[in-house]
Amino acid sequence: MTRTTTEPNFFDRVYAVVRLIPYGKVTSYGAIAKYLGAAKSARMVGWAMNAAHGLEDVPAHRVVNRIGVLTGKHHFEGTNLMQQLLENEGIIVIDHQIQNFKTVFWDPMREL
DNA sequence: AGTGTGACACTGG
DNA sequence: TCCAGTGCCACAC
Repeated sequence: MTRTTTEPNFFDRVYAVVRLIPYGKVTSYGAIAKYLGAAKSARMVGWAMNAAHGLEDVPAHRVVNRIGVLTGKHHFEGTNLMQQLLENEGIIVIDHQIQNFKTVFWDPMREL
């Protein structure tokens, strides 16, 4: 890997993990960041999602913060689009807050 | 080359 | 227990 400066290796890793999120499950930015070895860069994961926002293979709606709040829903097209997608997968979301978050939480570190 | 920013996470009061 | 402030790394300008 020549690791060219214009090659978002880190972002690509994020997309890979998000893409692995099973149906009806969600994860947190910190979990992904930690899995990538940069737990302190959880914010960077969010930024990566910002770029992934235009990619269909990256279900960003399955990624929320550690408390299970759809913080990034504001970045989606609609206002309740993210919530609709999650509810469509069987995840209950009330007021941007995922119910039974721990139940639907998918830890890449544990699963992978 | 340096500065600013960001969809978070953690600690302290 | 809850609220607020700080730290952090990587990308974009």
